[in-house]
Amino acid sequence: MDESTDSFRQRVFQIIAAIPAGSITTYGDVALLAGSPRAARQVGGILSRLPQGTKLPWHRVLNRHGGISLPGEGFLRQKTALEAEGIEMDNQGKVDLDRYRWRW
DNA sequence: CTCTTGACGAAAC
DNA sequence: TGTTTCGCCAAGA
Repeated sequence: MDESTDSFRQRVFQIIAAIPAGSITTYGDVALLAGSPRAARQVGGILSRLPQGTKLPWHRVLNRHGGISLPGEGFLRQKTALEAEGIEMDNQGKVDLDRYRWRW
């Protein structure tokens, strides 16, 4: 498919690809930027089906509370990826949104 | 067309 | 306060 194909998923890809290293955003913000403010759930659905080895920085997307929504081992993989960029989580597994939130 | 599925979020308990 | 319920909507079957 050519990359100009317009769909919610394509827009989500572009938006997430634009998140700078060391910053994070939320499912809700991605949905908002993609033009569908209440489709945060769909954003998660899209990320859950990313192919292995994707270059998309999916780990920079967190939930409304700055926490990781991924269950099980995914939690650790995302946490590790974030810490590798200098993003630290508190003892409750949440990042400081005021400090790391991506402003566009 | 209907029906299901969710890496969500806000409201209601 | 923490936990549960309910509304949301893109995509695929």
